[in-house]
Amino acid sequence: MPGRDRCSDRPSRNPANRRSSFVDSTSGRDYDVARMSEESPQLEVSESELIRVRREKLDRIAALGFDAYPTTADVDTTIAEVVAAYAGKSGEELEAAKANVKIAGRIMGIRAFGKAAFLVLSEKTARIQVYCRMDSLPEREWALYQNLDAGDWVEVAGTVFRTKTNELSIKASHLGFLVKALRPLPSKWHGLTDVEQRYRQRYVDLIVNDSVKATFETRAKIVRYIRNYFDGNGFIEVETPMMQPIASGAAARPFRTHHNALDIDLFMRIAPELYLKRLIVGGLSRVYEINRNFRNEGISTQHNPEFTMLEFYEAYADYNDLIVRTEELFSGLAHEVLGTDKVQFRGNEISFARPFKRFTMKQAIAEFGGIDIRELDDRGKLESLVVARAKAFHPKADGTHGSSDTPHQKISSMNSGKLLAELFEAVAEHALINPTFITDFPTEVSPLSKQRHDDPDYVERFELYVGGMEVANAFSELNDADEQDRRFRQQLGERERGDDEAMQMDEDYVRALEYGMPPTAGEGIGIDRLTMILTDSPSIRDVILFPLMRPTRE
RNA sequence: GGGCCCGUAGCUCAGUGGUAGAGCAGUUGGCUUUUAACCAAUUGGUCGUAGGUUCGAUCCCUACCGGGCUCACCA
Repeated sequence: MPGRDRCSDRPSRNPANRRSSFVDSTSGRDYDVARMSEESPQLEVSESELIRVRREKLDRIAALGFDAYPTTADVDTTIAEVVAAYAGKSGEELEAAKANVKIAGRIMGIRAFGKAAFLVLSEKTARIQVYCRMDSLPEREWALYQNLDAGDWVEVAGTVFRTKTNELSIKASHLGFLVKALRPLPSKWHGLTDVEQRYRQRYVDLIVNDSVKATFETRAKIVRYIRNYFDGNGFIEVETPMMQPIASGAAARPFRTHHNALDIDLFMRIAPELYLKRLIVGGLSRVYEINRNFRNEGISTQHNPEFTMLEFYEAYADYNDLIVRTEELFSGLAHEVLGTDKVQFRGNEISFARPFKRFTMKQAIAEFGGIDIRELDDRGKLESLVVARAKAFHPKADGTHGSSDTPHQKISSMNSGKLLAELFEAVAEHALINPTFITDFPTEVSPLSKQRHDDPDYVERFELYVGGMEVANAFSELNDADEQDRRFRQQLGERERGDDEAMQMDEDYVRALEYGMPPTAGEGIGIDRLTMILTDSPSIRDVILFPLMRPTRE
């Protein structure tokens, strides 16, 4: 484990080392080998012994005349293509065909027999076995084989055949050297399970855990499908600022940064929303963006400080149109990625068959909370329900509370819409496993949404829940500049009452609306959570290549 | 930030108040169709860090570092 300042991560003092310094892969710092050795002569034994042996092998390989760091590899196909082309062929058919191939890959395992050996070569998620015989290779290349280790990269030329145990293999007539793995691979059988090392050193995780490669290939497939979908439906992909003078468009705490030349503070964006709608004002009509948002909040299995959102905006549409579009997108995506409507997620089967279920927020609270829906219209009853149901307001075990407010004061300072949303999250959210639209959000928690004409206390908005997580949020966009200004000011009031995540006023956005935004509906979809569901990953860190980790110290 | 749990060889894991073991990997020898190849021998560890208790700590206590789950916050 890299973070433990373990002696074995340190370089060897062995004079055979040709380098005077060495980059520790976990910290990126240069260590001076001689200095390290003086400071901690005891700390250099174990892994550096393994590394020293491999360095000596590399020296021997170089002495045999191989370039230690060649610039190219001589290949004419990939392992995956060889497997695809010949997996269906019998030994006799391969014998007759005598197909010659040139491949490259990383050695994942070596089974040696004295004057012959099997190498398992891996490239991406494909593997093939290579059979090397002393009498079938040039002498120099057999000597190369004798200095190879698991983890090294090699090129191989040879004929495709089947062994007598029927394993598709390549009989090597040429073995070439590409690069040495100076560090040993984790156990070939148990792989790498330590989650800390898996996230910190994802490169090792990718080498030994094929399912990780598969997860990120699926993620790429998801993003590609979404891009194709929107490109094919008349949307244009845009990129809007990640660094913003005002972080608005969502309720969240931002990261702060600074631009030196302008000497101004900036915020990393918490949402692209207000910029994308400026583009609708500008007449682009259908836009989408797939990019990172940054929120300076807690980390959990469902939250990473930077995460990827799809947001799209469609003129001349309302939130009902987006319900249809969302069902179309999700079910199409499930078929593309999984080949079926159904996916296993955390032991539950989830079906993306259309149509998805729907509840209003109040219906969902009544249904999953066992609460009489009429009580939700009574402020007093609503408060006591929140006190009873929302764990958020229970005092801590030590008798203190998270904020200076007592729980009851905090609740009494919240507006009724916020109370309703709190109650929904407490009783219903976790129960929404199959895709479910929740509609009829309170206006008070939806400062950018258009009100329902039949009831201005509620807005034309839905969120889509899957696997107990919110994965999409959409609404008919508020395009009344005066009303938007009023809503922003209401948010400022919430902020003054202690809600430090209330939305920031963006006056230029109001100004943009004054130029006229056509009727528009917009939606945000969390790509990471969607990927979790489609790959059955229990943590968001499993679908982010390099999740944020606390840096390790010396 | 709170609660619970974890940190022992390169990897995966046992283990004990008397300064540590296994499998795989590595090394050496044998083996020219194996499949976690096999057989034989063998190297490798200030048991996360720092204090404390103790005759003695890897084990018990405290703090710290890092991580996981969970609650809070949030998407």
